[in-house]
Amino acid sequence: MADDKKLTTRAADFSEWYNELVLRSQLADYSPVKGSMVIRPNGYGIWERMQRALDDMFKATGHQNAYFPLFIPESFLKKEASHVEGFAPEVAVVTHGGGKKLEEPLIVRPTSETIIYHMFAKWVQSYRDLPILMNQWANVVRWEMRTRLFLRTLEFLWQEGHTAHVTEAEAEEETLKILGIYRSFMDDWMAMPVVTGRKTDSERFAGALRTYSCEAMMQDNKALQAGTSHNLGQNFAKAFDLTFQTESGEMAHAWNTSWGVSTRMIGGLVMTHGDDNGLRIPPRLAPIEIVIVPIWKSDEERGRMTEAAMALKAQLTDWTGRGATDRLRVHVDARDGMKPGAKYYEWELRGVPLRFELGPKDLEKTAVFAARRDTKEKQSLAMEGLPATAAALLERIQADMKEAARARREANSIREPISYDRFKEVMAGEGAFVYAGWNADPAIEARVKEETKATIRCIPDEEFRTPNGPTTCMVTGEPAKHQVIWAKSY
RNA sequence: CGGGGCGUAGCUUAGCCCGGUAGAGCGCCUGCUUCGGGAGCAGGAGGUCGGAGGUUCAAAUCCUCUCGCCCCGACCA
Repeated sequence: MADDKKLTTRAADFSEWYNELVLRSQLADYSPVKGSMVIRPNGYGIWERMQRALDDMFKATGHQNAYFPLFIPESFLKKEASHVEGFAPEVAVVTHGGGKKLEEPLIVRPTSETIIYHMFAKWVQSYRDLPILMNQWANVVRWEMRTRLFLRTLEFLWQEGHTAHVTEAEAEEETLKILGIYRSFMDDWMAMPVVTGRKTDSERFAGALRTYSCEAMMQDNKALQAGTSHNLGQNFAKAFDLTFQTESGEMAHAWNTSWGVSTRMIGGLVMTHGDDNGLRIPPRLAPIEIVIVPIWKSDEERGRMTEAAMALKAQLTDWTGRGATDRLRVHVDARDGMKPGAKYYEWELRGVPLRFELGPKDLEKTAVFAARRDTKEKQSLAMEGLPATAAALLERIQADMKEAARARREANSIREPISYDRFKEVMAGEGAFVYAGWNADPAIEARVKEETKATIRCIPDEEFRTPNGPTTCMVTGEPAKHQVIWAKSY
């Protein structure tokens, strides 16, 4: 109900809560084309901060940005067998242009491996041309049947990294390095702790040797795959003749990796941190970190308080304690005709991490009244040294949000031995991340999916595994080959 | 593509069964009074009732067709 003052609660209907929150906090809106969406400034502002943080990390590890075109010859997709199979059903095809039927249809990229490795093949002759470490920020199109705002839309924004290496070991190292970058971004910027691990064959990217992913737990205990990193082996190099001459003079195929994160992460942010009052944005990703609400009664007071609020904003934004380019991001809400309380609710809905209320009483005390979005805690803060106090508080909020999310995930994870019967009950009910043994048989994986809708999210990396974990397969009782995480997922 | 809902003002909708001048709440505009947790009063703007056809003196309402959207399942970041 768009004009009810309260959101549908998470407990009442998680899915409805999510939709209302996204629409009402103005992160996004439905577009006239079914399954596609408009990302509004509130949402795009978060994406821009995500981009900046990730882009810095890619650059710091030697990657360069480039841009490859949206249209790809249809024949390219068909060159790598498993890749076609994986993507064919969801590819949009352009058959006409300039009023004429095209000789060869063009596909709208669902991902750019084919065009990129085609071009790499043109650019690489020698081992001296390697590695190539490239990234692009782009939109891609996948014709999904079932769509959700941010989580699955026909078109979405992402970055896709593509690299080419001399050796398999180097490609594997790159794949894992990026997985680590994704993980630290999600942990430290999104305050969304993730489990990293390797995908099973059935969940592997079409055309990859190995796929690794970051898996986050949403508040309905379902998993969200938030980022993937693939070791492509020589599959694409062989399909696109990406060869080079080695130091010893022989010809060899390059080893490739590809990796991506998308605007889907914004959906993850919502479902990790949102509450029944709206969004909660971790400070490092918040386009606005602090909103100042001046409070007045008379017109005279209004002028005085607005002026004081602007002065306070200047005090905060002039501060260079976080570095000259990383200023506090502050907004003053001086709108007239709206009561302070109404403003509080609105900024809470929009997820701004910190609110400063500034009225005559505060001014007398040379203080502001501060309210945290995450915990709702309130306290008076002295103007003296306020920028540093605020910055410290924001860091505290960031850390607390991450820890709260991590604690919630662990509280909803099952690491004790579990019977398959009990597992079915859990998946039919509240859901969980279930750490269990698996005999590595794809048929068992398929059967569990069929019977419970849960899938193996990943074979978790060492540090996430349950120590002295299960040694037998949850379903068959046979010796386990892997410890895996089962969960329902988005 | 199957199943289920729904299209009436920017949003949420009443009216439809039983045809007879299209209503409300919220939002928006103007003014006054308000303003430390979702303001009050007064005035005002805004609708070819998703579209096409039909029945009828008369259609939001009945009939036929059509388009679109949302939700639930099979595929996926």
